[in-house]
Amino acid sequence: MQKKFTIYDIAREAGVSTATVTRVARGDANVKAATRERVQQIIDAHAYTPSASAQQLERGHSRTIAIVMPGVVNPYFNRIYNAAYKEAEANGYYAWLFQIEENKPIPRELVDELIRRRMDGVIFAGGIWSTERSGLADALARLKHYMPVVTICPPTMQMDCICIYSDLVSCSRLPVRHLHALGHRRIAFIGGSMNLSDSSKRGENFLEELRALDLPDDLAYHVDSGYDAEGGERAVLRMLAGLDKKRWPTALIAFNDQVALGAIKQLKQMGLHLPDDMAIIGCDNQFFCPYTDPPLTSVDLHPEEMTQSAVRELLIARENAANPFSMMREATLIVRESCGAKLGYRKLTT
Amino acid sequence: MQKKFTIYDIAREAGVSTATVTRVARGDANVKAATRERVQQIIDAHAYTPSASAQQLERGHSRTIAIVMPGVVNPYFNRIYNAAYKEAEANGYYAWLFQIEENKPIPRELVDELIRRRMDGVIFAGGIWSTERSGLADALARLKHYMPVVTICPPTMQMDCICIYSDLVSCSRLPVRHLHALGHRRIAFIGGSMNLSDSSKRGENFLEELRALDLPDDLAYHVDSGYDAEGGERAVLRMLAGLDKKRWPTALIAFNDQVALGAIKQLKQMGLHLPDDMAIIGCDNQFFCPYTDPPLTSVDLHPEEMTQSAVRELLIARENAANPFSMMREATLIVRESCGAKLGYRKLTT
DNA sequence: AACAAATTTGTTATCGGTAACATTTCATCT
DNA sequence: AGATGAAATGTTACCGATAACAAATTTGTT
Repeated sequence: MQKKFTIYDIAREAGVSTATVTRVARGDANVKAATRERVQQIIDAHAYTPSASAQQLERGHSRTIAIVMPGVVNPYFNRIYNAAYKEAEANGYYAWLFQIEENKPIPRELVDELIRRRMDGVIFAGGIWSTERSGLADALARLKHYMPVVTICPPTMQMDCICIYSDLVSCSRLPVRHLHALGHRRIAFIGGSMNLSDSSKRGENFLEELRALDLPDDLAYHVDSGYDAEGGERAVLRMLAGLDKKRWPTALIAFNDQVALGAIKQLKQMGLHLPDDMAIIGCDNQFFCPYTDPPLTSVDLHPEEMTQSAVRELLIARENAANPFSMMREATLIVRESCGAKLGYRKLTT
Repeated sequence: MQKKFTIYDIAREAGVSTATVTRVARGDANVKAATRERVQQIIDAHAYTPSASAQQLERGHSRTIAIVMPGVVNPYFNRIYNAAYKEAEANGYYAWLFQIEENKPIPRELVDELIRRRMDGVIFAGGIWSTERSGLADALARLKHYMPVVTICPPTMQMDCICIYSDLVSCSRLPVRHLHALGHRRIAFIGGSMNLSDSSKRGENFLEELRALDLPDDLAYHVDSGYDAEGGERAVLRMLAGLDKKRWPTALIAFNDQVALGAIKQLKQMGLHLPDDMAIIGCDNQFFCPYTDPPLTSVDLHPEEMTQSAVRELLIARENAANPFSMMREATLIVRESCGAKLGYRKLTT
């Protein structure tokens, strides 16, 4: 590994002071053209790049924002990450992803690390299921002393920071109403975690929507699944096995598209024909939705737009700390053919 | 934003020198128990965390490795990223993803940034299609002066660094042989970019495999597609439209699983029945493969394993710079039902 | 008690760059 | 020519932590 050139090396070789080198390197105007050229040449010749740590140390910030999320495997988080990276880049910042584990408390060391590294801001993103047990509130409380924080998740608690989140009411309402309008009465929900103390908001909302339309809110129509396709398979199997065929639901709302994917497979394996025997709606409008068979109707939570706002608000908050506020983004139903509504691409909004 | 506590603040308050504070903070043994306790208490009380920039400046490194890739949307890269993050973490490092654009030269500023930030190593990952036009060689040449570099991509050029890559021969051979064994003779390849100067190695290998088995290597059986599902749809349409029905291939090998996904949709739309009328094989063994209809046989390139090795070699190279070497990982065929071989989960290796 | 040895603690230069301030250079004007 | 002010350049303290080295304190020994 070659020793890096420092500003002193350049200064010595150019026969100027380090101040002049800085001026040239940073494009300051107050340098004679001849000097500038000479210094620049030496900078180029040695490919000198000022050390970020030295700059950070002096300036106290890093032009970097952190994104703290449970990884990018889940396409929903993948989209959030991507949008954050792009928006940060567009504003001259770098985005850095730090992974946390779902359902586990946010490690103290991670919070320390973010402070240590002088992050210019943090975005937390998570599903409802991950905000309550995660000790998010504690982590935020500490972080907020040092940097602006924006969360992308339902504000189920006193987070007291800027919070941008999906409207989980419309997220339940849209699919339920859509199915209701198509004549369905027995509608089931696959996913969430009804039995956990941090019971899924999604599940509750779903039941409320059913009641509002006088539809049966039978508990048998609500089974847990994980958040992946395999969970969807198991959930369908479990639900239908426990029900007399006459009481089978005619429509399924899945927690997300992966769960729907598994459900579809299981339903087909049981000999059902989709969408005639069973309608199904997913969530997240993932890339594969148009390619399932039948193409999957899905709720789009618009993670990209929310993330874009999140990054922007974060950067604004750096400038002039405003009071925390919340912002809710309505969901959109992307209608495909998995409910029998072969209307092409009609969008419903609430 | 609250002013951060520095080592001087702690030292003053504890009535000791900064050296002692450092000793306590870093767990140095040579401190009297009483002193240690008193200092530690003050450290805890103020939640003092040493500034990473100051440490980096002094130490000259950052305990961070960079991963440079075209994003994490593509599940293949997603898996690489994930594996890298995990492996780095397991070794006490942080991983930081920097995105580059496919088919564009690696920006000079990015390389500078990696040097500036004193990355402890870089991993480059890309498909064959991205290594040649990217100016990777130039970027590597510059970076190699400053930090160890490992690439995860086929060594098509004189990269002269540690290079871990998938065996693209087995990647073509496995599906071709599998289909041949099932009696297929007219086998087509969807994807790659036959016409570009950096013609896809995958395409070439595919043709070679066909010839080796005396199968027709008709150019009509090789059409470009993008790298996504939509490209797959278009590719199938274009290929079949240009062929007399009698000359239609009986099997398709797709560049990746997304392309296969699109192809499946298009084939079904044309009234074909899978796998009877057309067998299809994807690549990357993505999470949705078991859930397509029929479940998609796919080639697994084992990105996780390759990445794990990449990170390890990177960290070893930091210690004692070894000579560059290459390491090839064989692919594996994951047999599902999209070729009619309903054998459950038989694996073929070369 | 006196001294050596071991332990604990403090002093200070350093990492690389920045910016406020001081100084020098140079052109302009009377 | 000498004064004036603007432009160019240099000097230096500082950002926060570290480690080599020096100094002080404690402990042990006779």
